[in-house]
Amino acid sequence: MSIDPGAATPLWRQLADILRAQIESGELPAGRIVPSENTLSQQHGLARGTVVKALDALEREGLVERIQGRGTFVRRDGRAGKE
Amino acid sequence: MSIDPGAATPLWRQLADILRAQIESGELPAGRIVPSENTLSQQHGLARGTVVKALDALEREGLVERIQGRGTFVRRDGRAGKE
DNA sequence: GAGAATTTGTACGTATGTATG
DNA sequence: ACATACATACGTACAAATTCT
Repeated sequence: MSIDPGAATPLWRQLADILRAQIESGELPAGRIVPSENTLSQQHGLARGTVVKALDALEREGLVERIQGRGTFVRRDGRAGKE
Repeated sequence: MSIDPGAATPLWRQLADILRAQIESGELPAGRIVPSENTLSQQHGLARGTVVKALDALEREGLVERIQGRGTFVRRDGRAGKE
């Protein structure tokens, strides 16, 4: 799975989808994760702002939790927030 | 009500709070509204990105609806989305 | 405790694309 | 064709919180 700049889907959503898939598949286990924003931006060739937007989306979905100074973590059941 | 750059509250949240208050007070009636992103950014002395973040927050709260090419509108009951 | 390094948070500015009127 | 308005994406800078040395 990788980013396709030519696709109709926005880049930030493509990244969010990739990370969501990795979480749901267990590749990114509950507890902690998601390489830092800088790492993600380098790995996928995206601006940091774009990475942030993807992570914000995942946080709103309740999949991850972002903590300033620490990092971004996968929530334990993958849906702790709501719904 | 105006923006205070020195406050602890982020600028985008201050703007969102101002707009929310205007909506709930009826100053911004249901139907249509919110001066354009450009207008808001000039009126409050904020970057457009900051205005967008405020409007995104209000949209997530279900207070407004943003339509590309048209504008940002106040939702009818002020809480149509969720909860 | 001091200081550096890391990581997320906020804010700015700019450019281009897409949709509407 | 043109103007307006939101959408996406880039790059930069500094602040704030945490962790490590």
